[in-house]
Amino acid sequence: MAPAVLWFRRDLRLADNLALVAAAGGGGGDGVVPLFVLDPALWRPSGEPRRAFLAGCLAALDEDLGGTLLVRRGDPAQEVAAVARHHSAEVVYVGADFGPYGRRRDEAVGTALRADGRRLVAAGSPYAVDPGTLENQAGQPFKVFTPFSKAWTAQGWPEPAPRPDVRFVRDLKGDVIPAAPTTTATLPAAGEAAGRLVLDQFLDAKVQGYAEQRNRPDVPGTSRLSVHLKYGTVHPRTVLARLGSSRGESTFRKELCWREFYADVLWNRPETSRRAFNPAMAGMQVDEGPEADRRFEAWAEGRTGYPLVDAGMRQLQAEAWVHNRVRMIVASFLVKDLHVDWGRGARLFLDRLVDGDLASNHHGWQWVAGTGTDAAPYFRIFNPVSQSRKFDPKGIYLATYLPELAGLPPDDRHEPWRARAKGADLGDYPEPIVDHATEREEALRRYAATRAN
DNA sequence: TTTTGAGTTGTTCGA
DNA sequence: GTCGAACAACTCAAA
Repeated sequence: MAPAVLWFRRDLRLADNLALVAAAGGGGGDGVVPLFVLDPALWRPSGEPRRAFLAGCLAALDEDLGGTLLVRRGDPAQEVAAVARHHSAEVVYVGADFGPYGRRRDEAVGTALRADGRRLVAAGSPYAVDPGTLENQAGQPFKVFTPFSKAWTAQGWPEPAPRPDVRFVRDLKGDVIPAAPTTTATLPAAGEAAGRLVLDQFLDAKVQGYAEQRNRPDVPGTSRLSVHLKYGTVHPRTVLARLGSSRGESTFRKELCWREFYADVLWNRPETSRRAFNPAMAGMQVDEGPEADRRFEAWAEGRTGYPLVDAGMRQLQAEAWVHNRVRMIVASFLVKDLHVDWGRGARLFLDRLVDGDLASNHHGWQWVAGTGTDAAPYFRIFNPVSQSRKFDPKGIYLATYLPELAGLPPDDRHEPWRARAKGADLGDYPEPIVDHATEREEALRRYAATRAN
């Protein structure tokens, strides 16, 4: 008998891993060959935080596998086929990938394997309910979150799968596990054990207050699980099995459902990673050219003169992560105050975030921009000052990321231009690059013009 | 087929 | 300071 190959992608764990369970059952009696392929199409000179986290996950996985993880660098179709051929493995097991690139890649790998008389078998996915599974009574994909969430809950999901007892084998020489690229951001600990710890801490200390605390960037009230869900060091099934029915737990379950909703939307409409989900909104007037570029740069560097926006963008640089509410606020500012196309902001987020996920990121941006599913009403425009006062009342988050403002009395941090007018020294902290009230009116005008067409 | 109810996350204004 | 209404109309989902 021949061993089975288990090709890891974004499921870098051994617990609750359906592809591993399937590999153990199919040929795994003769061992499982754990493989990871460094795909040059994904391992590019950008997205340093994500690559650094991935490198950490691979090192941790290799350790959990007793040093047997086989890493190969190259085209997945060639590398996977070569490894399967070497081991005479009939089947290569994977967790399904539902992203636009992953679909094409897996198609090519499956073709290469079949040409060799072998098969690519998908078992499980990064989701509790696979994208493309749920449809409304008309047989169509859902376009609105709430009906989707009802169907999602009704569909249910299996209990977490126990880790099977298999022998991992490796006799091929591979490439070394890549070193983490240098990044100035302080990143979370990588790997399955780190993910389990984050989940334990969330359930022990934070989930009961989650419904209220999750909106507060000044307190650690969110789960911090996004990066682990992205790389599969924690599976949502594992999380869902541990959630009860309290208010905080129900609120968090809904957030997990949003992740699955957006994955489903992207599966059904893969072109929406580049284009508006709602074509009627694609014609919105956006600013381009040197002045728009300067404003985009100021936004990206955290130098807009609006403290909550700048604090968010500097948190992005410092930690490769931003609190969810602040993500909405900085996104709203770029799209509605600076009138820049949502795609530019979405791409920058994906490049800089350690938890950057195409479906959640781009559809979150589309929601803010009003081009997506359940689009925000056009008149819903975040006021960066009132959001700051409401969700960071003592200016603690502002002071953490904006040292120029840390010396101000807490209340003055929300509107530093007032403190400066009174003579306070803010160093080189900029004046607001635009006037929010003016740009809000401009955004409303553009939405009205789009609707009229 | 037609109808009905509903739709993540907000802001402003005026009483 | 607090509260409710207005902001517009459209699409989706389901009965």
